[in-house]
Amino acid sequence: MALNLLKKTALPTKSPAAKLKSASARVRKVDLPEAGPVEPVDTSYLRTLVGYNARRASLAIIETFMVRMAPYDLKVVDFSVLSLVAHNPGITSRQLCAALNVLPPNLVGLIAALERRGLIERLPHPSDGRAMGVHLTPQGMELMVQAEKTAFDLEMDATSRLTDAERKTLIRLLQKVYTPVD
Amino acid sequence: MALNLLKKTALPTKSPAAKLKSASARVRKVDLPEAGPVEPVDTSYLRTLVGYNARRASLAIIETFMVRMAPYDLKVVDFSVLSLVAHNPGITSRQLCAALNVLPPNLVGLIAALERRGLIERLPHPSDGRAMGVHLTPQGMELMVQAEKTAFDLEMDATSRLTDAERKTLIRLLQKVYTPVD
DNA sequence: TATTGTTATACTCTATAACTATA
DNA sequence: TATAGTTATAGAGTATAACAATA
Repeated sequence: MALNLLKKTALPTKSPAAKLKSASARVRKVDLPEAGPVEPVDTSYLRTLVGYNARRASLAIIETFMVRMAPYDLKVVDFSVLSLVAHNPGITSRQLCAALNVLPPNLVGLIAALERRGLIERLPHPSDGRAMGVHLTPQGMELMVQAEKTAFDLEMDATSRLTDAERKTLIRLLQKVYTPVD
Repeated sequence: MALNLLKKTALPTKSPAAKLKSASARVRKVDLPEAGPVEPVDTSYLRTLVGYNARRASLAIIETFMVRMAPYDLKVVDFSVLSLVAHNPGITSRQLCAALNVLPPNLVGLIAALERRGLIERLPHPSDGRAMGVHLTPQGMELMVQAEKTAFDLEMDATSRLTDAERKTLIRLLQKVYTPVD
């Protein structure tokens, strides 16, 4: 199985203004004082494990994602929330939690922050008085058009060593891994 | 890109004794009060992203890993450390940090715990008086023979929908994603 | 002067309990 | 009685600064 390898999925907290500049300079490899090279280690065993390779690949893409999405001040989870709202207008918090495996108490702050930024708005749910339907604001739609475009570009760059056919195969095989057997 | 989807990579903290029983019962889907079904959400856009699929696949395997490694009381990072030590006898903390992208201060506790359990021992480095070489104890070797066997089995189960050829292809494509372009 | 390993500590992320208001 | 959303808080994981011992 895998290990940590980058793990830190968040950029250092800075003021929104500061976040708009030099995104790549703020993304660290997380580890070591960037010092001299270390004698390399034999990782051949770990490389035989699907889990290890899947984790390394996903972290490599996430690292690229964080750099390229920094100008929009969107973390992975923010992008995921906005994207689900964009494609599921009126989605409830409950549904977002289920789809993203975020616990309800932890979604509250995310939603509140996106609402404060004017990217989403919450309207009374048409049939359930307890729930609120989440919608993108015009500003949120505008941002997501750009962000999804950036996500596509960044994915292409992060997987530039793959042919289109290979990328398609990779996605198909990954889905076979995480999709329940029926 | 991806999102959270399970994220929590640790089992609830319990006594070592309690950890030996009913491992699967202790692994939660993390989210929602396991309550009634929620109206499903359209995730078709996210599923077009390599990063999203890679993350979901890696988390699916990690979930299986946690369940099956619970009897050994090994988390992913513990297994990774022990595996690297097994295949690189005398490896230093510095090298482990570099290979696993764990910050030195955070490795200290991991190493100390494994040493307390009698799975590893640290000997003076032959040529560098500052460093310590990490080695498996006979007990650690014994555990890792079993743990690596379990890791292989669990990987096969977690990827049981793939043929041997597909699994090989998947690993090759994942490595193309995270391996630097030369 | 630089590096290994360490302590102390801050910050972020994830999880649990408990409450409210609606169903 | 059960569920959606919330608050408060505990706990795990990840980060930085600074230090002693050695190179």
